[in-house]
Amino acid sequence: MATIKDIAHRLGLSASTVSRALAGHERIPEATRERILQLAADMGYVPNRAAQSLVGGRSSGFAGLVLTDPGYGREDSYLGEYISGLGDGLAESGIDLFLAAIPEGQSELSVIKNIVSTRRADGLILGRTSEVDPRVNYLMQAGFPFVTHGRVLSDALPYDWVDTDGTAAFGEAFDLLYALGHRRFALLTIEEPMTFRHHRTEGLLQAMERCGDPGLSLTIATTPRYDPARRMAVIRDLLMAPDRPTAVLALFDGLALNLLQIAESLSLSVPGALSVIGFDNITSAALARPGLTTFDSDTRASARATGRMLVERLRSPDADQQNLLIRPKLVLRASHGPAPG
Amino acid sequence: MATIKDIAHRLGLSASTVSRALAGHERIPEATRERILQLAADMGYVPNRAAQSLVGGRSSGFAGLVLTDPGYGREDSYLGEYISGLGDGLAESGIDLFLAAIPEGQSELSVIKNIVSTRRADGLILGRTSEVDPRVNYLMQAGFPFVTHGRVLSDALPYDWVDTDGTAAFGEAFDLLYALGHRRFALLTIEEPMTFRHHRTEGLLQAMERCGDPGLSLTIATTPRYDPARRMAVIRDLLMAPDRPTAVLALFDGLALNLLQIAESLSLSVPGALSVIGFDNITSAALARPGLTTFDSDTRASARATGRMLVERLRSPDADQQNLLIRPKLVLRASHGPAPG
DNA sequence: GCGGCGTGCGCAAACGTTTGCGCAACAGGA
DNA sequence: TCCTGTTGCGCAAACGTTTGCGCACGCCGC
Repeated sequence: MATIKDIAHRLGLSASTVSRALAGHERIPEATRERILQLAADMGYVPNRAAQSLVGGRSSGFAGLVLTDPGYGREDSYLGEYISGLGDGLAESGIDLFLAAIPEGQSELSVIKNIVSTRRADGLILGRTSEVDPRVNYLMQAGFPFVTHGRVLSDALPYDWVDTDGTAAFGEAFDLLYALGHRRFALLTIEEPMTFRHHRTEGLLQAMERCGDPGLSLTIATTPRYDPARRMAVIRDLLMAPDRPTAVLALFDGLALNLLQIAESLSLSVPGALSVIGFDNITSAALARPGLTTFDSDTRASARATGRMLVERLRSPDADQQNLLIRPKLVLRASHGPAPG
Repeated sequence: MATIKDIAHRLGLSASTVSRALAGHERIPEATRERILQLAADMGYVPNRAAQSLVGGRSSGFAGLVLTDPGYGREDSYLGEYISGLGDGLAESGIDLFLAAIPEGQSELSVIKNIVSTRRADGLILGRTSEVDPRVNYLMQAGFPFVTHGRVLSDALPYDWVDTDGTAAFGEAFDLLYALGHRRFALLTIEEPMTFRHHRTEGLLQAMERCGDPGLSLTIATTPRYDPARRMAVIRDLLMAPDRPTAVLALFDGLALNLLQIAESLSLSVPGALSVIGFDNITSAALARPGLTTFDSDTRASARATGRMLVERLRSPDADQQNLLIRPKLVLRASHGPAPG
């Protein structure tokens, strides 16, 4: 492997000059710079990251992604797509992606702290943001570059994020179902205070308020996270209630699919007796019977955007925050229809 | 961050001694070693990888995974599970996973060569092995540590791999279907010479030969990779042939699902007129109608094993090769049944 | 002719670790 | 007493890069 010294030697210069030329410093005349760049390219010079990293604790050349809980993305293609997208977004700038798993008995935050203090990565990507996220707080206070996919609730925090517009989506879903005659609504949601839960819920509530129809009703069914049996029980209760809703918005496709399953077991026709709309458009949504109407948030594209955003942040640490709110597209399938009766 | 020097200073020793003690060298008395280890733990010492990496080109602390073609794992949860599993297997030993995407216009092999020469990773993990795999040849000749998930065809090459036993599985599938009265078989396969194709095919052929029934027939339908339309056409031709098979083994679930879809469009009842068995047990397999009978290869577990195997290889570079052949479990669902007639 | 300034570049230290070489002290054998 | 070996440890170089400091030279203005 060619080093800076090799280049310097071949050109009769010193390593310092070569280093400065490559870094685009001033006080190096353009002509010299040209020669150096040319030779560097010819010799296939690629800087030794370890050395760079050693000198200033800078530039490991890695962006880090901490793999959260084991179950995350396991059921569908989410994680795979997300990672591919991130890889794309970063690769364009020669940054590699590094994944940290959480060892037994450690917390995600401790893993993050470790990465920050050892500088194993130049920047981090955070997924699954919750309304109040200690990771975001820590990283901001540490002044460590990061981008989140999803937001925290407080708009006051200036950091970079990419998110999908769940508010708009759930508003759109409501409007669609309302126009189809539905009046008794349910929201199938989760216990955890994830920010996306907040925004999607808000979207639905706001749309209902905008609508102003006094005949509207809304049931909120909250399912636990780690207990599939209880989750199913909650859904069953919802569907067997006397004032059963005719339209259900599920916080994400996994829930919607569960609901479809139970509806079938109860011989509840979808969309005849019940309309269901999900969110995410996971692979299985298309395969379900009936095909699930849902929102496509194009995981891959937003992951790519996230990667690129981090690249820009690393390039200019003091630039203003960047935020990108992606409007998901409604995918009309067969799980929604006119209200019964 | 505490450094070796800090420890040395506090103990009135030199950095050399501390380094040797931590590395478990001989000629450092046990008592001294104890003291050093103790203090290192107290101070929360963690070695600076960049420095380690710099000195000998050794130990970047990363295992590399090259993300192959963009479509890989996109349709299902495979990549996500695989990565989670790998992360687990590696995290136990404090090794992080580094993902390299393939930049536009570069080949996977060139990316690998780059990693090897820059030592960005200590070892590599290879997926999607083909019968003759240039990556394996290159890495063996370069003497670079790696583990493959899947094998190459030649048994003569001493390297570490984890694989699922497709031969046994397809034999088992045949036996099951034969016992159900099926005689006209088809194998739905792909053009690419992946090693798993070879083994699964062999499994079927061997089982047929073992069986020895002269009334057996086998059609092999080969589908192209990048052309969904032609893939569908091939499957359609298979199902519309006059001597249509009554039992189809699909090389993997994706193909089986395609087949299910076409069977439905042809009003061919599954499993009434046609039995189908897949391989992999992707999430969608359970959701398909009818539920797809398939083999579960526990991606996550084999990925974890792969990670651990690489860890051991890195620890003892000269140990004998390790190979692990995992027997996938048959998941009985509703896509198979007695032969018609 | 001199002071001052800008330009182009090199010297050397520093980052944290590993490792070959070697030194001092001591033990054991003859 | 001297020689030889062993034990316990330190010195210093090396890995490749960045960067503060400063030197030498030429030019300009006075």
